[in-house]
Amino acid sequence: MDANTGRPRNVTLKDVAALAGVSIATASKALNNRGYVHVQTRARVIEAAEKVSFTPNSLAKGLLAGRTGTIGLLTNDLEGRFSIPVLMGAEDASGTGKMSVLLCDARGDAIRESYHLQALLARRVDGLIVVGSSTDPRKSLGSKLPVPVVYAYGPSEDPGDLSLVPDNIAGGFMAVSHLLGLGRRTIAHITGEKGYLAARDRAEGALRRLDEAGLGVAGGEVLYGDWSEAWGRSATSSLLDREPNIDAVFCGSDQIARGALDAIRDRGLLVPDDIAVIGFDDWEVLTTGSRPQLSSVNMDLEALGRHAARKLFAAIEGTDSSGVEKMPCRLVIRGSTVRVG
Amino acid sequence: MDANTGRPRNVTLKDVAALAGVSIATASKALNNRGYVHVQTRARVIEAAEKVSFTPNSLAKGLLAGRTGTIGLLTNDLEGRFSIPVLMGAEDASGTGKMSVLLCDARGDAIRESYHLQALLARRVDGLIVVGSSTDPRKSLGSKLPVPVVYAYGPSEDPGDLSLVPDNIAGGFMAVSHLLGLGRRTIAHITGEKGYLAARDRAEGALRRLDEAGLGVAGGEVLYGDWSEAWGRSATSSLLDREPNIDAVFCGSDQIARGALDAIRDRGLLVPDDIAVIGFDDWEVLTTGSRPQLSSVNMDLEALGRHAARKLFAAIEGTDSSGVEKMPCRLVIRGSTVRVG
DNA sequence: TAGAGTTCCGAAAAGGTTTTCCGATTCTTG
DNA sequence: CAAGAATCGGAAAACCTTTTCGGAACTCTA
Repeated sequence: MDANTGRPRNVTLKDVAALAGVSIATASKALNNRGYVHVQTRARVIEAAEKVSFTPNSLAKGLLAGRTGTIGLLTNDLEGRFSIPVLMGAEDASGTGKMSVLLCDARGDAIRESYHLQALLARRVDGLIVVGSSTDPRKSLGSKLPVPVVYAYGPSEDPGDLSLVPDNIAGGFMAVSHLLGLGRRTIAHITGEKGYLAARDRAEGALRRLDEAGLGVAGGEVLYGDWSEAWGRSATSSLLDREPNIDAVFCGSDQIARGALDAIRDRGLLVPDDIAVIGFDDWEVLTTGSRPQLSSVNMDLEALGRHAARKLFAAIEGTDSSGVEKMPCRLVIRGSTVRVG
Repeated sequence: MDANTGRPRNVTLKDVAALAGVSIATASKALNNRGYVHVQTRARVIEAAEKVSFTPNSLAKGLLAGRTGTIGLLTNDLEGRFSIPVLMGAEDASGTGKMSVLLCDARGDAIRESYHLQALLARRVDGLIVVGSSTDPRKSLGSKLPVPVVYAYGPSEDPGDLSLVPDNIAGGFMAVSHLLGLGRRTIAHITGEKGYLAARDRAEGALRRLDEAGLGVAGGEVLYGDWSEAWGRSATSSLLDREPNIDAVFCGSDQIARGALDAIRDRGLLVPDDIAVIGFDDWEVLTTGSRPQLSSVNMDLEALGRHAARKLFAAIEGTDSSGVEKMPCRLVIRGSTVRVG
């Protein structure tokens, strides 16, 4: 018990050793099953350790081993849409409590990012995962860092770094494949800002699949706008004015898809009977609340996070890789493309 | 450069000292502005440190100082709805890079939580913030921990702990006040599961305010259900069947409110002209996408997080407090209660 | 019984930093 | 010029753990 704070003092190996009547070295060996230590002595030490609930100081261990069992997660993704699944995946990949994660949000500010980076390196993290806020390539942290880095979601500009990104092209391809499989032939694509690589990639995949089917995109072109429900509504509405025979809409995000559903409903048309709608992101709060529930493309960020963590651990062990790896998306089918019940 | 990994070795104070031609002690003093060291010597040391981009090893520092500059954030809140704002607030309160946060998600599993707790204590965090997934009280981590703990969002069962929770009663009160201020008199309340304290508290605040105005809740009772859009739709729909003269609906969550907006729209009624709707949570993706945009009560979790961090830092410094502190909510007015130009 | 082999335990170093203490130099003053 | 004060730099301890190395005690064999 510490006199100043009234809180119990952290117990050290020395305390355990004293209680068990052995030296510090013996206590350490007893607890770690290392070297020769008499079975009775070991039992005595373990009992003593449990009695005072000894927890070895990771700092000291890390200092000695040159490994801290800590990784840094550096993100720019304010609301945590992307970082949290990645964090979860990383935690899964290592086993609970084995590896700890220091989470820093740079909030899109380079200065703040470099401060955080500094702090993480000072804490001697074993490695870093950098999560982007979009799939557009970002500046590399550089190759002269003392620890390995994996870029997740948003890739690094430097091909010498290892980046894991969702395969948006395949995602768009997959969404349109699904619609074609349902017999739809007049398929429009409404998506977000053209400045986003994610938007362009999803469109590319969609167009490629349409092309394979000998079709063009309904409405004559991909409709770029912003990532909002309002855009989804207005784009869908004016699209239906121009092309009343549309039978499917692939939306670049679930928000846009929600807007599309609303606009279609306003016309008195039925989803999916008259028009099938599919979104992108599979953001649960949006997809399961709508009428009907929204089919969507899930980027499986948790799997991406797991993979990122595994790659990072491998790099920490010495076998690092580089280049951009595209991770597959997953189709989640709900009532907006296939009538249920 | 480390021969094994090809990555630069971490540079230590010894390297700096050698480069500057001084002892380790002098180098330390020079860099920390401590003790007597000649101005030229200091300059030489600083130059050397910059040249090799020296970063002091936080582990060593922490080991010595008994302070790591790290806090643990222990959460059960899967999607990070609540933890992320709290994390941001905590980061704000300490200044970027000064304090680092170890984030652990126990996913509602007590075993996992205790593992994480163990790991955090082993890493010698200076303090802990525990974020609940609901405002229902949770088991205390106990008072015999070697570090201070602050409970955020979900309070501890033990009044000896310090808990910071959003003031849901005041939030409900505030929402109804707003509606009354708009001249509405027939106000219904549709909310989530009665098992949630948050739902009961918001209802209590609403009823209290109605009572002050000499009114009862429209429909005769608070409508408990679940936190979904579907419930919002069905509850609103049947409510309008029974009580067609409703002029406002206070919803216990933004999802429920979205459902209410849809149901009202389906009837051909106008929001806010015929019926005003206000939600709770101010979840941006839901409030700004709707037609019209949704007024809501914001729990200001970032402020709560800042406050939690400040309280934690105070406790670390030795002045800890206890009890449950209720943090005020904030009204965010949008088009669903007040028609905008 | 001597020697060899086993089994057990402890002293000490290492990891990187800060801080205290002390010796050494320079400067001031009588 | 000598004594004292002021200024500077370095040695060493401390934080806590793991690991290596060597010493001590014991058992077994010849």
